[in-house]
Amino acid sequence: MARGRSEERKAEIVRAALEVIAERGYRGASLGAVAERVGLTQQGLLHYFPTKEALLVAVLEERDRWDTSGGRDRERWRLDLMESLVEYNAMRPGIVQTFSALLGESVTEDHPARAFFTERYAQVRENMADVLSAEFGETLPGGLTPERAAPLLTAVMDGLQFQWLLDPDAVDMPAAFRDFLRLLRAPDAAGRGGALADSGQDGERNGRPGA
Amino acid sequence: MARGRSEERKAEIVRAALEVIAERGYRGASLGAVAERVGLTQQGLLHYFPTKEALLVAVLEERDRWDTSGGRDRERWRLDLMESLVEYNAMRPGIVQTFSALLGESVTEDHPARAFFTERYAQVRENMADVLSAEFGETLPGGLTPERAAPLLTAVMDGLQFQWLLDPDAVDMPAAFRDFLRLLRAPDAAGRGGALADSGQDGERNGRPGA
DNA sequence: CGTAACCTACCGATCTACAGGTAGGCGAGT
DNA sequence: ACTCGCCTACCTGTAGATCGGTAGGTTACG
Repeated sequence: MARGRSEERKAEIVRAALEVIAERGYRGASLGAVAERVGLTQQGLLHYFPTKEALLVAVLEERDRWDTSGGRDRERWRLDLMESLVEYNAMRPGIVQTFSALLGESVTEDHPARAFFTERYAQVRENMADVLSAEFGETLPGGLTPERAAPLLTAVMDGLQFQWLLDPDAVDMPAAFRDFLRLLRAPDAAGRGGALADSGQDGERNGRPGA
Repeated sequence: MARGRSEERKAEIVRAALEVIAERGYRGASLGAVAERVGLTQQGLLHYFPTKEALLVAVLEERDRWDTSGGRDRERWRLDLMESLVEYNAMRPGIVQTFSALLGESVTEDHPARAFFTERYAQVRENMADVLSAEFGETLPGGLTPERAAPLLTAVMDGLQFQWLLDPDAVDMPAAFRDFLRLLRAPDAAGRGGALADSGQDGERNGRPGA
């Protein structure tokens, strides 16, 4: 019966770590603060994760689990699923904040999350390219290819997250993301006719309440 | 002759601070490390900037100076100037890294740079909207308005910076940015004909050397 | 049954390292 | 003489990590 008890506790700690990192970043997050949240002392926490970095690794693995839902899963995403993902994210500022903070820190020298993000983005770009090519074939507006549009799609998601985190009232993240998709779906008169791009657009309210 | 000597030293310190922040972020940057770089002790540095936060403020002001070149300057930018800006940035990874790291940290609670970035992005979005509307009028591909495209343009710039910092060989930031502009300039068959969008495209090499 | 051996889950004390900041002083230029 | 530029000395706080221990729970076995 003691079996799995430890794993459970670890998961609890990881959850707390996510919170603390969201609030203070990785460098600013102290083991003591995390420990306190689960009713442990700092030393008690170190019993489960021998170093601070080990805890971070667990946090990153946790993300891989629910975000890419199983890593490089073979089932391909579709653009409308990404729309849902953005909407989902918009309801979980905490999670978004955690990983935006980590992303920001990771560009720093010798940051323990750097390799993780580098590899992750390479993989995300590939996924995005697959999604785009499944949706549009090889021809996108402006003469772009899926491979060239992939970094843009990725960039928009991340960039919007920062703007949204800084001022949620000024940026309607899901709406803005849909706007970007509209850009991709817009039939391009100069190139060729949109391959299989439909034009079934949803009724859209404006995405700029503030400012 | 001692006049201005102090200001000069301060500028030197701010430059060093930019470097250190790029390497370790704001939280990870120690006054001692900055001081060492200009041949001072930590306390010597505190003579010029009484607190760490004061130094950060100076760093942020410095950015406002050369990036928006004088703050909310009346002279409007144009899209091709932003293209140049991105190219310019691509040659200065240090600066980009500094402010990407700060941006990432700033979404954290009680971060001293948070207000700065919040206000800054509101202003940038406005500028972007102005630029877009000067370039395209009120009609963009996909039925977007300048106000709705502005957050996207901003997001793309930031998002690309992160991807590029993490793996400069995998992402050709300037080329990717031009790709996005192409998306904006692509004549939209569904909407109206592109307002004043020319279609003079530059010869473009592909922007994905790695992966 | 009982007890020795061992493991898990922690906590208290303590070490080392910086970190930011204060107080006061000293030398040099004006 | 006085201020400016900078340093030495020092204080306080905090962080990650190690060490040693304790309490409770098995398991092995005589």
